[in-house]
Amino acid sequence: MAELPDKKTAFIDWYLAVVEEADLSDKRYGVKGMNVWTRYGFRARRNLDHVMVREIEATGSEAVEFPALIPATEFAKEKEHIKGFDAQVFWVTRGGLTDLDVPLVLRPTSETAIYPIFALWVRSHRDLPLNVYQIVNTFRYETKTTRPFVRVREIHFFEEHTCQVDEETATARVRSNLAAFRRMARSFALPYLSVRRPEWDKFAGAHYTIAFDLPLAGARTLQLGSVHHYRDNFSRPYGIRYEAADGEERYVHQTTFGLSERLLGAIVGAHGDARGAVFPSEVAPFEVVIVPILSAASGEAVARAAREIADELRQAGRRVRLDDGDDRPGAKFYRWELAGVPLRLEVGARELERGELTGVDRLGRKLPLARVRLAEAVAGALTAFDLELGRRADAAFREAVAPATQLSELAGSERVRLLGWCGEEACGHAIERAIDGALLGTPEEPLPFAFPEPKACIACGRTDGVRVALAAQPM
RNA sequence: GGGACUGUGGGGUAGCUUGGUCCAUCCUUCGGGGUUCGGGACUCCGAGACGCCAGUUCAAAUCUGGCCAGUCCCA
Repeated sequence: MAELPDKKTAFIDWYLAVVEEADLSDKRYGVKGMNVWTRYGFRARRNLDHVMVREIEATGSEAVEFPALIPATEFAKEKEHIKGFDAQVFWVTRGGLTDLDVPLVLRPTSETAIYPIFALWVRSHRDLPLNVYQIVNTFRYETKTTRPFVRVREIHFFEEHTCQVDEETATARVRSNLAAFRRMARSFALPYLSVRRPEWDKFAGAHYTIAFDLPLAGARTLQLGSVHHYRDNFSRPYGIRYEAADGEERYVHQTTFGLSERLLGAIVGAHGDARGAVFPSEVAPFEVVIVPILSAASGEAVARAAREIADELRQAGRRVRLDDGDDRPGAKFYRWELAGVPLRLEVGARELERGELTGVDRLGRKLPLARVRLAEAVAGALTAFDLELGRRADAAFREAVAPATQLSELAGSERVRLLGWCGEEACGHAIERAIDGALLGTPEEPLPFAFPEPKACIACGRTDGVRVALAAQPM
């Protein structure tokens, strides 16, 4: 098997090779940006979804599912929203042989599908808060180059939509979402920046947008998801009103929280190395792979022991793959490292003799695991693996962000830049031109490391009203 | 939206300029047999491709046009 391209100098090539060779996605389907979920990739996706569902439901949100097609008339009700999405929607204009009177939009996101129904569901303050989410496919007509998981036309999308009694309560919901994402990100071992987007880059129709950005490869960042406060921007056109306790009719304030399969791309991109993917155990399609080391003399006993061990671990709830194929052990090691399995257990004559298995985690750390009470030892090894994976990702994260005080430092920057910004749009665009990227915005949550407080706007030099901002090249 | 380029077995490629020497090269992959098995085994046998449609021509992977798919640059 060929060597992978170098992650540092040829990140995209490396990423595509890992996705392909680890068999996470099959991109040979004949429509741009619409890829096939393979068996292996689907397992990872399901585990990812499981974490999202667990954390959002812990906050009281409930699952729903709305239709994929939206009447053009509903889609057009919120002016900013349609302006933002018009150029990237797929249209259904014909049914059978008949042109439709009202064309249908294939949802690029579901506000306009959900809100007419919210207007029916919400009548009293007793109906609030309304917190629901769905995990569905959404469609966007991407014209740029598509990449598996990262930029696709059919998106595996998690979206929470909520209605709150007022702006303040909606703000609290935003904070709750930020906390939920923090917990999810811990499961994925992903460090990130949570950033309030500048006015010109907020979600179409939002009052404000907070996005999660992951530094990847040089100055490039990947947006992992976003939380939006809509105020009553949508509830007014869609008529989502309630009667308050005092008898007055009021419009709800709304929030949304969106995530996607892009998280899978982020996990591959952030944790992967020269040998391939590295999955945190909660996302890993298989947490453990067992490789029997056979020989003419002990083959039978070893094969039996390997099967017993696999059964035992499965009964303990672990996702286990027993690789009893005909390849030699070395070939299996390479394949499962490429596939990102967190822990490999080697079982051979030596192990049976000692009553101790050879464990090697995906970070290359070797650890002996006693055969008795193996499930406990494996659980411990996986926990230690996740911690170390997180530590390494955190270290890379700190390395990826650096302050800048001169516009000239931004050109060709190999880091995400922390800088001073006066808040003026003109200065924001000057910064974007300088870094050939975007002003991500201002940190919404404290950054996890110390940095010198900027004294002046990097673009105009003004010293009053200066805030910290981040600039990068979003992928 | 504008421009440039590309399309050869499952993956990566040679061949294309100058049509014939190509029932298409090499690596990998896949199926079967045997010997193996503690970091990508060896060996024998076998399988698999010129994106699609039309045109030019005695002859097309190679030239022309359209379509489809993809890549890059610019807006």
